[in-house]
Amino acid sequence: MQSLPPPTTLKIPSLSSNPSPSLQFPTFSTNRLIRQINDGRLRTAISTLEHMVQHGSHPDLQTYSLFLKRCIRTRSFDLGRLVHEKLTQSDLQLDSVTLNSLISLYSKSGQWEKAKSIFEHMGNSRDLITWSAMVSCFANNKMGFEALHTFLDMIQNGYYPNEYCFSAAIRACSTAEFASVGDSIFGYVIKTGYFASDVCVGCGLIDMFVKGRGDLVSAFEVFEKMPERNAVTWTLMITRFMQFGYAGEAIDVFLDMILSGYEPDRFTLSAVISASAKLELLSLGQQLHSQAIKHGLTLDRCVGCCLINMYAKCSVDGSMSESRKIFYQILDHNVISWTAMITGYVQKGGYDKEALDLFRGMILTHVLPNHFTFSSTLKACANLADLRIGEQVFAHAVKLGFSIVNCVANSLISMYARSGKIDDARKAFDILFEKNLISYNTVIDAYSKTLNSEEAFELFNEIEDQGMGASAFTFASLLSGAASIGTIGKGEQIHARVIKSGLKSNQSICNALISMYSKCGDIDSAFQVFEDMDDRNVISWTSIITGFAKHGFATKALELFHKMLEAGIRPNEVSYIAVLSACSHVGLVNEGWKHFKSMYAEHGVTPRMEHYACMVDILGRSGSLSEAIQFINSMPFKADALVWRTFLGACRVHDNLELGKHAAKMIIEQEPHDPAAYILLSNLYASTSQWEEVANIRKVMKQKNLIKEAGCSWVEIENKVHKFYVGDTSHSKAEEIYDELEHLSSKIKKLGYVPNMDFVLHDVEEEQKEKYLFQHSERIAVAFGLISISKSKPIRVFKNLRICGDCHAAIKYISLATGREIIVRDANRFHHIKDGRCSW
DNA sequence: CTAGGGTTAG
Repeated sequence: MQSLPPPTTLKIPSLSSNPSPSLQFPTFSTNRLIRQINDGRLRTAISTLEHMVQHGSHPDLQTYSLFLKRCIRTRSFDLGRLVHEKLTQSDLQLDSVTLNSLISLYSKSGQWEKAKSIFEHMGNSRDLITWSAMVSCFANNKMGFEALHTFLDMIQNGYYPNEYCFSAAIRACSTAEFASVGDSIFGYVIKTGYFASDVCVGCGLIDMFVKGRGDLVSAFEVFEKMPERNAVTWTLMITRFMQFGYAGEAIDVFLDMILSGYEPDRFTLSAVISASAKLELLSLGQQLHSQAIKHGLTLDRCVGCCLINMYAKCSVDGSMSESRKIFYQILDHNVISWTAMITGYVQKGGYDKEALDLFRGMILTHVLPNHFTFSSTLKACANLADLRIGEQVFAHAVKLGFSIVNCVANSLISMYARSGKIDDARKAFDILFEKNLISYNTVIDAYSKTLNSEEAFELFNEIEDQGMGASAFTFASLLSGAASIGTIGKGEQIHARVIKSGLKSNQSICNALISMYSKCGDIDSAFQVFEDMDDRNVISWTSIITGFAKHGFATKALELFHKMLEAGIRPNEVSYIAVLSACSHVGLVNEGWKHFKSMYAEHGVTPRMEHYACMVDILGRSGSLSEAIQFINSMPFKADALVWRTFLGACRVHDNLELGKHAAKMIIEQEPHDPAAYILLSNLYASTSQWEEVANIRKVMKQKNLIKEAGCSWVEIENKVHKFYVGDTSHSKAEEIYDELEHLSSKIKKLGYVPNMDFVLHDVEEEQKEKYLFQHSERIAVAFGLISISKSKPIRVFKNLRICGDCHAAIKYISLATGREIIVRDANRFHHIKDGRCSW
């Protein structure tokens, strides 16, 4: 039996017994290094490596190679670069395996130049993997041409591409430019059988169709024909559907995936949670949340971001507590997770202060914001109307170089526009080097809202000149601008461009067209658009109902409301304002009550101030002033000025000075600086000839420096808007206009018109009064319309305030005397006046 | 040596 070796041989050699420690030390360290690499403790491994190198000993090439691969796999590129550095310092002769790893490292970290230089130095030692890695590198760095060139070069050098090369080459064809090359390669992979045998090739093909051509149909076909799929393939399809706006399809594919027995992972859940956020499917989102919990992914940053977004968009209670909870569970925050929470706050509405606090918190923790962050934060400043903070935030963006990124600059433009600083908005727009469609739309919308249709239209032309292609948003802004001024000529022009652009079936554009035609006085065309629509939503129905109600066709409005209910469309708050005002216009007290009572009971719409005002109008107009007062007193909240103004209007119609005075006081109490209330009270006194009281009110107004909004009327002739004030003589054709007025005056008096001096609110001589009446802006506009518009067309006049009662009567006579149709839009409604009669 | 992620302005 062999005896045991003497114990001394097992002794670890001491430094003193071994003069060359480096011979012993490295093996020991290399093993430790390998263990650290395999355990994924890469930072510790780097220290070990550095320590070894410092002692003049390098691990072997296999260990270096292992280290590199591990760095690539864990996407620790900066560590990978350190390993490369140490490798260069060693005397090791690099083999192709290591060099291939280095190409891959630089390919993935975006340093394609370095990868290329390694590739070029390799010369004859290149193998199939080297070529594949290089093709892949160019493809990853969006250099399709170079990738395909290398691919062909490889074939010419006698290599047969394998599945790796093919998937890289296919990825290189993911731009429209290389679509036909892609088709050839597609044919090639089918012939060689790689399509059937490799899932990565299939994934490449899916992206070739999606990214290169936006062709989701072909992509899905490829997906369905793949003989073999795994969780990554499923997730890719789900993600692409989601990213290209097909959230519903994404969810369908996900359900299929689950039914087919595949396990979703963080990527899958992220995509589907985003889809449920987009479609506002809270219960699906919640189910996915519990899936995430089941898979232990609640702390995952990526899933967390999607959940934050989903709860911000979908939670019904209006609170951000769910999103906030998720946010604080994430431990390793980065820009994206901070931004997701900031954006959630901003989109939810009402949390702009919290968003700004979070932005500050992010800066304090030294996380650098990106363009998304700035965009949302600026929006928060815009919501708070805080230009000072907004400009500070923007200055920060300038410092970090994000100020020229579109979404940041566009947020700045929007902030200025929404704060009424249209000139600053324009300046920010003008200095923006590369404007995109949203930049244009933002400024166009601002101009449309401030009734500057000239500028809006000019920018719209610029969009078309640059071949940018206006979007539904552009048209909707332009149309609402045209609607506010009532320029039907402009509106029709825009309609023509809508048709030319191929967007004529777009729902929001059609809705905007309905309101444009309706507000420009052409209810027939509005109805035409409505009837031609394939797909109507609650806004389409509400727009046309509002149109008919405002034009005095209440029966038609109510009929359409019933049709809407039959069509299964749920009415909203605005629908009920239209319905109730229709009832009030035709004096349908009972029907009004019926709708008011059923709006909440049957359709869950809680009446708000406007609805109460409509009811007050219904009751007041029918003469039940005391019932109206009772109704006001029974309201669940304090009646505001709108309600009292409505009531005051009824008091005026029914000549009830006492209740009217009470109403006026209530208005002035709530809006002490609104001149309109004083004017109403003054009118009430004037109509009962209490001139002393009228003078008193004027005096108070003067003391408070309240200036009544000047009444003005306008009419559009050949796309140009002509605006008139009372007694206006500034128009170039003023002489002709006044001749026409004179002429009309004598003509209608013969037909029986008697001027009603109640509407002259000055205490002046009767003859003088008549002259005032004839110089009201609406009458001047009508006269100008008569001499400028061809006889076959109706005259459409617009007034910023309510039409004067005497003018209303006079215009009825004018329509009789001239045989013309005159449509007047005042602050409240449309008057279709024809053959001496008004639609009201 | 190959395939899938999150946040964005009107």
